[in-house]
Amino acid sequence: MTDESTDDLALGRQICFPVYAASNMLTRLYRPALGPLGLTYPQYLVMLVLWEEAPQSVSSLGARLHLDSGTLTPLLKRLEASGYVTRARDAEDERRVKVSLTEAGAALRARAEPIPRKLAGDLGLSEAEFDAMRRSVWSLVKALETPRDAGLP
Amino acid sequence: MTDESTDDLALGRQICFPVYAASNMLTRLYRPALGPLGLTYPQYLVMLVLWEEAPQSVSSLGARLHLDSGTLTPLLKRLEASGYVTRARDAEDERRVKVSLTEAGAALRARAEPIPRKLAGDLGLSEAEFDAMRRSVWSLVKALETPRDAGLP
DNA sequence: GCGAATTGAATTGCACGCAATTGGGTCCCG
DNA sequence: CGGGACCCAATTGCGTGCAATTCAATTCGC
Repeated sequence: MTDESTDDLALGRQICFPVYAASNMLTRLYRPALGPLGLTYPQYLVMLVLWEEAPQSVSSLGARLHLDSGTLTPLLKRLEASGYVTRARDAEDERRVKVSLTEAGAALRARAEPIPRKLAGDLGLSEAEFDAMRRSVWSLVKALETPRDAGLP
Repeated sequence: MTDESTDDLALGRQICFPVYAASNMLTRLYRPALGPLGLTYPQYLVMLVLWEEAPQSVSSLGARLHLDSGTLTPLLKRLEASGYVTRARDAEDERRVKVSLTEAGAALRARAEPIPRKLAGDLGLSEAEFDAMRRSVWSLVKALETPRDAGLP
């Protein structure tokens, strides 16, 4: 019915769909590795950010991950319930909430360390292919960070 | 604290994260365009598949979009409530549910037609960059479709 | 300084995603 | 042809995502 090579609405011509599908598939791929650590995939991403720098405010986590407080607040409460982080109002500015790593949260890093290499291997890509793909997807994020909604000057 | 260039857990070295971030950002990008049509982004993807071929079973939609019935059933009920599809048991095999386009669902295609080109333009990428990126992300999906869970010889 | 605008997090409501389970329908094998 | 294995959709429960709203804390304007 539709012509794959010319129809703008063909699923195979979209860029949004493969990104969406790959995101879901990666979440599924990570689940078995993260389950034993007591983390979901978004929680794992939050921990990656905290392992780079802690404590951090909710909003700085959100800026890094492109998530807002509506998503992060309940997620951080679960991480707190799991014993990996603590949440406390910042004495300097009572509006902010500082998210800190607990001992267990910091220790978890060692158990997470082998995950990226192992799962990257599961993709069956060469080092070069992997790097090219990573660069490509990051540049898509960059493009999406620069809104062109209203048209430039 | 962490060294961006050598630490496997650095956010900037992941491939999973930019895919995740881009997926969320694309959903946000599409929202203003899809809202007037009464569609969410996942509903739009279902409509793309149905515009290529209808009717289809729930499972064939799921195979195409990498989604299962737990996600699709309530989504399709909402599309049905919106008047864009109908759901009916297949007389040939009562286990299957055939999802068909209504008149309104088929007509919606015309209103959706300008969306891909418009939003692709919002990315501010050249045709060549866009094509390279699309190819790259599709090949990631391909890699993810080939499970290597158990380790090869 | 003092009220208004702004900011930061939390809350609410809705729509996914998916594992796990349920239950009816079909196929297969003896 | 009878029963068990398998298949398909629906349901349940939980954890995101996000718009919209709320509320407290801070900053800005004058």
